[in-house]
Amino acid sequence: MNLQDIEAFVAVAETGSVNRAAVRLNLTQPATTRRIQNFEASMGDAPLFNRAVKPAVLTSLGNHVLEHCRRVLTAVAELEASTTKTADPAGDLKAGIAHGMGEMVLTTPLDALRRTFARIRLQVSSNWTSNLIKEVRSGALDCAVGLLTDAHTVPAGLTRLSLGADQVVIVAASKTPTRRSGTPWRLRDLASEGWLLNPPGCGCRAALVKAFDRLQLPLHIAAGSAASSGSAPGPPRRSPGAGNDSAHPPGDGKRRAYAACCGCGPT
DNA sequence: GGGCAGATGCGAACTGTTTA
DNA sequence: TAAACAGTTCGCATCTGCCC
Repeated sequence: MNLQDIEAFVAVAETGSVNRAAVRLNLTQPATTRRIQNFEASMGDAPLFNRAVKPAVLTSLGNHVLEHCRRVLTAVAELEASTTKTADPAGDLKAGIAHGMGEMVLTTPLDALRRTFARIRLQVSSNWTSNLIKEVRSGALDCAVGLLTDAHTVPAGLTRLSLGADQVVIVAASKTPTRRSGTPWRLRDLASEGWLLNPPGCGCRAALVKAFDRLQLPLHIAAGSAASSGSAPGPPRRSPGAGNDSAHPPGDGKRRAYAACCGCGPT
């Protein structure tokens, strides 16, 4: 019996899946399976999981052992903390960055983090914010920097820290009448426009719909931009034709508005 | 019957021990 | 001290069996 086997057992029990446990442990599924097998063998081949069902579930003995294992891991963590209390944080830090935030996060803040905590090994990946939240929840990531709108929810158990606010820029065709200098645009002014939005599920889209609903204004959707692979919406097209959907080809004289969004992902 | 999660076979890499 | 060997752990590829 060793600590790694115990960690694997607890990970499988807590995630309910060997695959998810493997992600949390930074191992492959076969390696995780073998750790569980080793652990069961060290317990005298005691059946800790009922494998007759899929996914496997803990047996009553497994539940009993799980409580002991958690106490063991807690004790080990306390022991480690007692010896490293005065030292800088060290080890692997798996961080996720929302699509579109790379330039903002991967330069100065990350350099500062590396300089401040030299013993931390950073592993950075990029994804949609909603997927990042899932990965943090599953343990695949330690933390993530994302774009959250009012339409996003952060699951219980996760800590949310606001780093700042960003503006969603609405781009309209040049033929849209201009406002007098200094007079701000209001959503009411754009209610008659046709909107080009990311597909349903996009956080910015949901927030816009919510804002229109609040004002009891109609939202005319001219077209939704094509999503990338999967259900996650892609960022706004930056091709020369961006903002021009097939329903209203360039130069047709019809006014249109465009809500830009990059990185928030499905809610 | 297909999809998916878990189990297994096999080889590679790493680590610890033994011996010259 | 260095080479040889054994044991351990891992990942890739593939198989098995459950669930929908």
